[in-house]
Amino acid sequence: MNDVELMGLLIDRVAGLVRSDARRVGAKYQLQPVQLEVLDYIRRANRYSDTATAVTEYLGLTKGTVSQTLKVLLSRGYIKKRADSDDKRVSRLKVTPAGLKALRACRPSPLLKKAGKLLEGDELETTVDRLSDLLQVLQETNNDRSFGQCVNCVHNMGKRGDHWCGLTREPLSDPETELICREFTAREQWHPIGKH
Amino acid sequence: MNDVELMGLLIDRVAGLVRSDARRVGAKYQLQPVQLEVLDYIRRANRYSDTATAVTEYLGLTKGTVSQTLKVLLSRGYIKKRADSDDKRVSRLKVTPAGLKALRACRPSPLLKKAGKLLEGDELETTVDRLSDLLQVLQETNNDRSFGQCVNCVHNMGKRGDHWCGLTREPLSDPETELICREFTAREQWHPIGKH
DNA sequence: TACTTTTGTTTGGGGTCGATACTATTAATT
DNA sequence: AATTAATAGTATCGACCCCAAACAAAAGTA
Repeated sequence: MNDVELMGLLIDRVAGLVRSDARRVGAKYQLQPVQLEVLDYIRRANRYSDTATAVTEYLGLTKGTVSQTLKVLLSRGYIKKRADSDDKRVSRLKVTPAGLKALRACRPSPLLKKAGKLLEGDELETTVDRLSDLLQVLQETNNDRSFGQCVNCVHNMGKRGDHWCGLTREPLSDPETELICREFTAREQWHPIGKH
Repeated sequence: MNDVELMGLLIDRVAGLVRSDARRVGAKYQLQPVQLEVLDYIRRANRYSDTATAVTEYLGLTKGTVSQTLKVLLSRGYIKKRADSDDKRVSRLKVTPAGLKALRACRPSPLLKKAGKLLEGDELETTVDRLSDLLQVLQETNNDRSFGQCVNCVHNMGKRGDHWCGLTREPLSDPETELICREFTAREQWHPIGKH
């Protein structure tokens, strides 16, 4: 068994256990694992990336599937939709307070929390680093679009307190630079998602 | 966002992409991601671990779900079942040549293969190491049962060419010590799955 | 013998997911 | 300006996932 096979195996298994745990805990809020992921994505998406299409690209599902999932989340009041001002085809998505509450209750799953405590020394940190790199590579391999924070994006100009996006030529607030963007293009040197 | 949240996020996302790719490639053989996982498990399970219950514990699903999945795999000729000689309740599972062929065609998924080539230096290796540790911890946290190879098991006695299991008091062939076992208990010092 | 536990199947229902067909709006072409 | 193509999103269908619950059969236990 070579390393790639092994890696695939481990990813599936780790994810499977986490997913099955997420299912258990999500049941209390009537939230499926995928719905939690959608919720989590929307919460962390910036203003260029809070649409159904972006969710579709990020999660690697078809738009039909995503549309259904969003419908459920809407009907349960976990997200809100508002029409885009420029483009009448698109809807902007936002997580409601109820959605945030559910999200915080379900994520990370109890299993992950417990496991996190058992990892020794810098194991947690290095694991996160490896996974970040891996995700980056997978996303680039997969859809030529990689999703990441403005902090690490080549399009991000300026400095702390005075950021702007070179692509849209719009200013970015400091908090905004920590959200994820579908137009993200990695810099040479970058920090893993969420590390800042 | 703390490291545990981040890790959960990364796991879900990495796995989601791999899973969606597995779905695409598996479609040619009418194999779902979960079915591939079951197939892969059975292939790598030793003679104490090739039952439906073991699959259930390994994958973290319910026995009903597993039973259904096995039924499909059986009907497609990807696995075979034979009655246990001692216990009339249990069936031993085995992957057929057709199953092996499908497995080899579908795993690892094209995405993983490509991504594996893009990882530089020892990145692949260290990623595997981190994931192995993580899986070990998750399994222990989850079901007090961790699945692993005899090579790394405290119950494994003797040396190369003359192994035996201290729990069942039965001899083990060299190849057998590389299969995974549900009675596995990790040694202090152990090698990641598949590294030998 | 009567009980409990373990192994596995079956059934029903809610949910996932891709494929396909469809509408509405915007962008591109001619 | 009119036509055509591309894009954002919805709706429906069918195959399948997954759990829960009820069940049967064998094994272990008191």
